[in-house]
Amino acid sequence: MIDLKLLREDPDRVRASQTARGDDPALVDALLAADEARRAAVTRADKLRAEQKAVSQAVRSASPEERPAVLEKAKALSAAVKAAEAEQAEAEAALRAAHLAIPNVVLDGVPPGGESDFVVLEQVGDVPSYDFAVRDHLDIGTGLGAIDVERGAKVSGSRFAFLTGWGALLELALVNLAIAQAVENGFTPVIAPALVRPEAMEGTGFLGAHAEEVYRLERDDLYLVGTSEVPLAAFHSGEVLEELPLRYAGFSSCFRREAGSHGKDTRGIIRVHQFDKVEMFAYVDPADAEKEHARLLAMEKVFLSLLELPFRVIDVAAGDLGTSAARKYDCEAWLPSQERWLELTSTSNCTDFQARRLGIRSRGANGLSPVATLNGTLCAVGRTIAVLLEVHQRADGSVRVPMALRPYLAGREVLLPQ
RNA sequence: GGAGGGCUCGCAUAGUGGUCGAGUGCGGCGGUCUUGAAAACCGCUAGGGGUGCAAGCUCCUCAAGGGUUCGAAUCCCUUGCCCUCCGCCA
Repeated sequence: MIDLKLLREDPDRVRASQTARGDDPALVDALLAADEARRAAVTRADKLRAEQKAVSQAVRSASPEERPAVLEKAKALSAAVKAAEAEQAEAEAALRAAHLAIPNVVLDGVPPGGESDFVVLEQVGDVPSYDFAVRDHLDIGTGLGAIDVERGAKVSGSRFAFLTGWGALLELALVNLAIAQAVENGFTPVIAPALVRPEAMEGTGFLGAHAEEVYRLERDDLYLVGTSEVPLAAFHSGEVLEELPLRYAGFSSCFRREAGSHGKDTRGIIRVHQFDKVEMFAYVDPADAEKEHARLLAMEKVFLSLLELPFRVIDVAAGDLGTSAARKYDCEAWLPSQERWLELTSTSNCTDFQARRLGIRSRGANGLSPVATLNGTLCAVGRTIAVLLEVHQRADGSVRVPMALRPYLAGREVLLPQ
């Protein structure tokens, strides 16, 4: 939720943000109107409540003769209060709806426009070339006995896969490497629940535009998380944080319905319904948010560099940001089989938007105020394995293990086909 | 799955229809005293909303939501969470 104070003081800034995102700036005026209507309703109801309280008190001290008259008046006021409160509730619900309709205000410098309007900030490493016909990760992975999509489909349906042998070991190695890096940098490792209650899902903003992406267990009214950002953000919901920053690295499975992506990335394990991920999450003072964002991005770059993967960093355009994000950087690694860049990690600065909704505050000079939250992928395991296999493949179908990963694979330097 | 018990101001508790947004203890903060510290003593110690330049005034919040009543922390209903016992599974 955006800051209503900012909205009142500088509605043009919010309108500009809407325009940059390709969203309707008229929603801003709808919100302003709803805000005013609510305040009017609150004032009316407050006045009546105050009067009612006074008359109710008077009932006690009234003499037997005046009592019936006072009681009469109290009853009338009681009814009036009830009506005013109903109006207030209505106005509050309308405000909430209008409030939720507006995504976070984008930061200065975010490129306006849609998915293709991103700006490339830098490229790390050269696009590799091969003196043999490259194979895609599924061919290589199948050859290594590392990936089994056929049985994945048999057991669970399309977009599911088994990681077997080296595939399973690679996952554990990647996760261990990521967690080790996170711990070294002061992040608290967390194993988070993958099932969460509606409030957690809602509070993190995933039931808005992303609602179709989310698995829901209707019988139990629980949701399967699409990223551990959800439990990590909800972790401190409703709390006053005495110490900032707080940094967590959550490891969990992630579930995505991939509704509307039929036919996209259907081969292999680039886009599946279930994968594991190590996700960074930080709670910081809003003044430090941009600095922290750079820090998370740096963590991602180090990790990809350790895997010896060439990648580029893009500044995602306003229209392609999530509801909660004010700015987002993606790291895209080179995918040799398709000769294109593929998003491997992503880090978002949600400023105080998410924290406001989740009620996460800290003590400042002028009382309590929402903190800033940021999230970033350290390692999305499935995709990372896919890219790793492709980039480090050799002509004979074997795969070179990057140096940093070897300690986590019992010193293994090369994975050989079976 | 069955049977009970609970949820109050950071923590522990008091409070069973009206001056209770709420007492006490602990903790925390500030002060007096002290060479310093401790002890003792004194004071302060929720959050949110409305209105106002401000001081202030005012409303809401005793797990959440509904209900009864002129009036609810207190009575009723629903939900959530926690705990105990039994059963079951690991």
